[in-house]
Amino acid sequence: MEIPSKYEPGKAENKWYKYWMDNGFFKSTPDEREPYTIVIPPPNVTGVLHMGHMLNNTIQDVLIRRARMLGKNACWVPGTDHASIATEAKVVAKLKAEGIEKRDLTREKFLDYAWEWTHKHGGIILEQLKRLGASCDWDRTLFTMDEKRYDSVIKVFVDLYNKDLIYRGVRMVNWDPEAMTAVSDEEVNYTEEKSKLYYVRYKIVGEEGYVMVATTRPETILGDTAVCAHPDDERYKHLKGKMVIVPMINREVPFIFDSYVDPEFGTGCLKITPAHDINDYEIGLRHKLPSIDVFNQDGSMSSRAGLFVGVDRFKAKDLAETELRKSGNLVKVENYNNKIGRSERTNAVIEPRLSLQWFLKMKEISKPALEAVMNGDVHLHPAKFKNLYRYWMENVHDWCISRQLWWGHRIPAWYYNNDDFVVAENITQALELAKRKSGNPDLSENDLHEDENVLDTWFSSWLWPITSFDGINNPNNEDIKYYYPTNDLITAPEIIFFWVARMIIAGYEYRGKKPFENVYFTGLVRDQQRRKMSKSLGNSPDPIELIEKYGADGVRVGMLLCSPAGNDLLYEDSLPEQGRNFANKIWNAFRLVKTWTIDESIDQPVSSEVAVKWMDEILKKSINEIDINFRKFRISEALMSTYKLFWDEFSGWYLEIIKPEYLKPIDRKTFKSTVVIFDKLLKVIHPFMPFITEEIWHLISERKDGESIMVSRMPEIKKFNKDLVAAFESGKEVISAIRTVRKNKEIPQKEKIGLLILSDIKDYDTELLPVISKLCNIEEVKFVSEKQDGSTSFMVGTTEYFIPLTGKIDIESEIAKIQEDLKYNKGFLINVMKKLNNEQFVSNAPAGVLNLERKKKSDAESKIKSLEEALKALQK
RNA sequence: GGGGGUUUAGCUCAGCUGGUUCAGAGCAUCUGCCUUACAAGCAGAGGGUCGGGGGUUCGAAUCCCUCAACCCCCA
Repeated sequence: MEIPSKYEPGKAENKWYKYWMDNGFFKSTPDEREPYTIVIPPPNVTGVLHMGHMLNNTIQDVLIRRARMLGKNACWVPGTDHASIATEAKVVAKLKAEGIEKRDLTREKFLDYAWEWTHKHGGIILEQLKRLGASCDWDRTLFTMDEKRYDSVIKVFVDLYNKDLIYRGVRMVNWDPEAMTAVSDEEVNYTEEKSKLYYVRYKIVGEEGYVMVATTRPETILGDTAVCAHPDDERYKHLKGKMVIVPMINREVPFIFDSYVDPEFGTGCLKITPAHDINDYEIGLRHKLPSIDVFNQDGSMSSRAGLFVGVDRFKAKDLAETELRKSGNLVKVENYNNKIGRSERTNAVIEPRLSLQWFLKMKEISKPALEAVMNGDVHLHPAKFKNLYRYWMENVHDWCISRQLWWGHRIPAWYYNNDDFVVAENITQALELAKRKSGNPDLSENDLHEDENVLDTWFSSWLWPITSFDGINNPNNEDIKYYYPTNDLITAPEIIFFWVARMIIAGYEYRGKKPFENVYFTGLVRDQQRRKMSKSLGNSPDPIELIEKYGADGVRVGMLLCSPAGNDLLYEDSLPEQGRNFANKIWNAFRLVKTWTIDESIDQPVSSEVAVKWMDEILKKSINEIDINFRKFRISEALMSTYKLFWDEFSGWYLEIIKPEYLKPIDRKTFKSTVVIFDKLLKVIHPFMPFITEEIWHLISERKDGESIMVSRMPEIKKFNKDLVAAFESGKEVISAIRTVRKNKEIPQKEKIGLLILSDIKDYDTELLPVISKLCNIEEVKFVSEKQDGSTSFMVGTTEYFIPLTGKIDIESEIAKIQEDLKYNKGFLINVMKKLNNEQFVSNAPAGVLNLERKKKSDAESKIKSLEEALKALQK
């Protein structure tokens, strides 16, 4: 049967993924083996697969497949995140497009729509991950809002409340007027934007004249409750104790002094709007100022503003400008750039707003988590993130955990009377509590009103490693005892605080143990201009199309080759192309081996025997390197070792040595060894390229139904023979040198040549000679005791080699070549001598270094000697 | 404004606690080859005063200081 010369990934991928699923190879249940566990960073339920997921999940799959082949009980738990604000925003937008406004819906009706959306889109990413080869235990697929996860979150909230770690308080929060919810500091992006600086005058009460204030937000003037200057500012000292009149609404407010004010900025005089600026709010607290909230939840002007009521805040800004101009209180307007915060989700300009929110006290609860990373209980890779982590944890703020949304875990607090409330897992328990607390046994469920808010999404995902095994509801179940703590977490550095730190905190709080051993931070996938890949820029390739074009194996290799831990990956098509080429290389090596026929009557050639011996050693050496790289999470380097092992050592050297002449049979011994070696290579490659390795593994030997490379054992780590590897390396150099001679002298490979070695045969390691002879088509190797005329020469190490070349010697170029060599070696010797003549060096350098220098010296001297002799002979 | 990181071949990166032939890899480039496993290939080659300056040391890409550029985080 003819095997195509190009590997076709498509068919193999579908076939083997189905085979793995049908045989249940991805499944894991607790047993006596050592567990190896990864929980997936749950992608947004509404998302689609992007390049970041591809990178992240490739790494997870490589680790999980490798662990499985190392004999561990590997369990990769998949799942999705409800992503409350992102999903709610999408559902709202979708309904809007259908002419339905969220505010016209009941909470229940809205949630029906949201669930419908979730069921429709929820599985997309996970299905796409299958195309990549992800070996998740799909039977364990989770959702942050499925029943068990939901209950866990509620339980934890109640528990933390009862431990007095959760409280309710008024805070300045980042308000997203579009989503009508508070968002966390981390969800606000600040960028420099063009705006205007308005210079507005405020009339001073009881005297002639005005003070001038510079502001970027004239619409908030309506909420002003003071005007403020720096206490040392001479310009304003006379205003102590005075009142000023707020323009437009003519409210009298005090003129105050606070050292927060920067006298250099604007006029050195600041209007204070405690309800709408975090700094003003703090000044307000210090000076006991009232705060007037002039905005509604949707960013329109509230009735408290007294003017422009119901008008959107941006419109109100224009109206305020007109109004101020009309009254002559607007002195001038300057163009001005300032940092504007926008919501990561809706891109709406964030409004600092006072509101009643739920908070988690972070200071005490986060201590074990800080400790764990600092003392190395939890390893961050690369370790440079430790600093960042420490900085954040040492300055940790209370976590605002409430969101004014419907999609999410509803805060389990029930209000009664006016502002009294109880926190409980359900309404029945809440009622009991409320009766007790109020002393009113007649309270009924109808008197209770459940909190309208939901919890921040991260308040469910911070429990993920625990809830993945139902460890909150059922803290002593077999799964949690077996799989927790998990081993490795693969994620992006941008969520080190949102997620990673909080999981560690929750881990210690709820299991008394870290949630994972290692955290590996991948980089961001960027395009060639270093721009982050995003839908809006349209600079991201479609992962599924890539898989179709280059094969899943090719894409996986492409993603990994260029992404050392923590470094950004600059994507270009040449990456998966390189991966595809590698797959093709493997395919063709297989094709070669497959065509051979065995002839029982031939003995194994000595060259093949040597090659097999060497290949065994180089395999062991690479397996060692790969293991070390994996331990250090240097996955791209582990792949590179694998790549070179297969491409250079196996295909470039080994196969070339053992390859019989065209259509000639091979001896059984060599063939058998080759199949064994190939088998080992496939296993080493498998975690990186699961599909092609499975395909070839089944084609290269008879396999029973239900067998698979993915559940086979990785070749063991063994010591390798350094001497043999080194000897082979110098053999390669000889071969390379002979090839160069052939090329320079234009001697075709088919033409046999001779090789003379200036050495006593007793002093020469002859083991590699059969290999050299085969690859270089050498007719005869002879040992000689003096330099040869009519030959070209080269040196490898300290041994000189000659190739007789009747009539092909160009004396001039030979001389030039030797002179160049001589020059190099003499210069080198001078450098070495400089060191050795330096008394300080000789007395201070360690013995090893010294001996090395001495060896360098003698080697260089002997080389120079023989080069000089050769030169003399030629110049005769 | 505060903190952190990065700066090594055209590109992306290795280079551990300073010391193996005056710095390595992959990709890209250039030169030969369609040599019956593979042109998605083979055989070769070129390319870096390790961001600049200063210092410590017998010896620095590696340690210290300083300047510069870029990136990230926090305010």
